[in-house]
Amino acid sequence: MQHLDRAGFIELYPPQAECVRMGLFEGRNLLVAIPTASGKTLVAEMVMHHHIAKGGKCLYIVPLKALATEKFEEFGGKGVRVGISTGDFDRRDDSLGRNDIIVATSEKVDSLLRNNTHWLSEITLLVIDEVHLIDSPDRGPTLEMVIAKMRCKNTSLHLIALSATIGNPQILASWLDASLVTSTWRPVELREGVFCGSSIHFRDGERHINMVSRNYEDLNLCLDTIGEGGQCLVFVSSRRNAEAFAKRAASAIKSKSSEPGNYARRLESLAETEMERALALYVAHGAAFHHAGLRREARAIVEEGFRKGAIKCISSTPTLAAGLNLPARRVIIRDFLRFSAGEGMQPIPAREYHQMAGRAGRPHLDPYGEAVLIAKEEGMIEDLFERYIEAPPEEVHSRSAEPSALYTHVLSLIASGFATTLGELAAFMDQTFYVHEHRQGRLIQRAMDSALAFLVESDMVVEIGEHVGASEFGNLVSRLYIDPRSAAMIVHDLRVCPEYSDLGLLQLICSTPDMPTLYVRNSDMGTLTRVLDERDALLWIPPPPDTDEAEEFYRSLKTALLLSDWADELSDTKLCERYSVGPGDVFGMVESINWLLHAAGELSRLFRPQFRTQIRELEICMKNGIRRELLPLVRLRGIGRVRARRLFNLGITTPEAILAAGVEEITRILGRGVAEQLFDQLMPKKKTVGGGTGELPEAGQSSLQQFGGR
DNA sequence: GGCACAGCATTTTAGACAGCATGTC
DNA sequence: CTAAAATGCTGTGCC
Repeated sequence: MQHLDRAGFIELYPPQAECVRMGLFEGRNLLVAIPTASGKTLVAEMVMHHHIAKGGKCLYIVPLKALATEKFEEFGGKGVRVGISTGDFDRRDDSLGRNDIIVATSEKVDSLLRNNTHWLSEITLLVIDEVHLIDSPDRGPTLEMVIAKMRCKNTSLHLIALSATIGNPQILASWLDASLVTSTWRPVELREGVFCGSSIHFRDGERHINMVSRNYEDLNLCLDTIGEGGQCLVFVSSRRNAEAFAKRAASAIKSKSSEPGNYARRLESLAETEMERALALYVAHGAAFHHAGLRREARAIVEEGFRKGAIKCISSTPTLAAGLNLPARRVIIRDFLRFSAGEGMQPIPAREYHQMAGRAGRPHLDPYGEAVLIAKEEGMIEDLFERYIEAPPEEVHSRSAEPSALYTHVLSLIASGFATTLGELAAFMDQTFYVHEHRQGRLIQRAMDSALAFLVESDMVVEIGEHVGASEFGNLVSRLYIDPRSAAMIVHDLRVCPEYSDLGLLQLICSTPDMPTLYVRNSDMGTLTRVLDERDALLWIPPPPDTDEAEEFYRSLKTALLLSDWADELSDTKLCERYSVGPGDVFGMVESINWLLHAAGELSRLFRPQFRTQIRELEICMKNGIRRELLPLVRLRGIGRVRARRLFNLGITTPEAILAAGVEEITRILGRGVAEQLFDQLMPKKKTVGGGTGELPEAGQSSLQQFGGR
């Protein structure tokens, strides 16, 4: 890795040197729009170290949790204190501020801003990675607001924005008051071409490929690279395609070395579904697939196996396109069409192609990188060249005028004190990229008015003349970081429904715009209508008479049923089979419902306190994947869903019963270490004589009220 | 009557941010 | 109001 030299900056890549020339160290804001893998991270690192040396503090914003982890590890261990803050990890907010560099996702920063995190005003340098994502319809507005809020909070903030190459960098740069650095330079030569027939067509010639497999052209492309001693990344459009390709590749590679064995074994021992066992099998042969149905551990093993060279080929959905830095000698973009709801098969954007193609060629390891598209017929070759390889980079535009984006951001601006009057609200919006782009923001003004009207009507915001302020409800919603529309839905049904039901609450939350829902298959309808019939009394939302809305209704119902089964201790294997999803999907669903269940619990405190305890209980059940009967047991440290179930089935259903059973019995069931830990908890310090039903220390009190506290 | 299979109809389709408070097998 | 591929279904032909 290159390093900053006292005497000057030797061995900088040309775009990096350009950044220095443009005033990187003089506090100039910079928009660095250069290709993937051309050294953006080092630019950020150099300027961060510069700030730290002057006593400054840096915030590094990334779009993905996986990216946050990667950067956190990359920045650490160089004499600086690095912290990470995402929905997954949090180094306790106050101590987080003690770090020199904090890596966080954009949503997390927004959340920290809403919760008045004091150290945010100490930030002197803001680095925004992948700033072109400001163009993303669902998450772009958040990034835009975070940038605007941070600049509003600290007017002398130094800003470094890193971006893929984009078509209109000037306007983004001028919004950021930044100088622009662009370049097409890459550290490894990148050759881009289209495969057709039996050769790859480049602009300056052709490259013949040995056709080993008659039936599968794409496989030949892959085997060619492996035969040459390289690795191959294949991007496809669906999970099924990814799995099918890996299967074919595995049988074709027939890896001779036993190198992948270790990874295959690790995957095998993790496997709980057919899909995961298949993966382990393919990996044993040096091939793998990668998609979001896999749990994170499995994905991590695949990534590591590839990085270490044991896995020769990964076929992947877009999971790998945007996320980690995982370069390969040859990248095959096999499917350039992808299904999009309501629009059929759509060509992927050129930027996404470039992102995938940019993965080709590992610096210092590969002699070159090759990105290959596949054409079905000769006539398509030219089209693919024009559409992708030679396509000008796409422009980015603000998405903040999307009405659905503004509910949460208008509320947040009012609740966190960025605006106390309508005038201040408008003035703040004038600082957004949207208004910068459009001069006057008629569209955004209209969207804001309707968002504000909604917030006032649902009692989250109070409007008195020119003044606006958030109610207690509004403040809570802003801090919980949920969509105000979700909050309004939850509160409405919480108030209206006659009596509490787990399934009803899950159904309600799953109907919320914050909750991702499962796809409803035709074959699911039988089960769903039966549930509708049999458990009708438990549901909070009736089926819509209108068939247009029916799909959404059934999607949320199906999702609620999955989560209900999860909390009914159905095994991962069964769950995945019944709902035809992967373990990774289940994890994602559970993660989302836990977040929203927590929010629902907080909201119930304000609007239906009688439900509070039951919601808290469901939250704990959902977190652990357990039935209510195990609640007293999982409260103990060292007891999770498995151990609690084992104890319960042996008749030991409470902490009192554990004491009564005695150390020997528990040791027999759970092993020595766990048993000792349990009795330490239940009998602090002094030994209770005789065990039995004697009174318990407070920690052991088992009753439902312990979950209802506060 | 039972089975194999051609040919047509139907089904299905990527990803991943957020709260809270720390420890499962 | 899009497309490709896998799966499901029906009907035919054969033994």
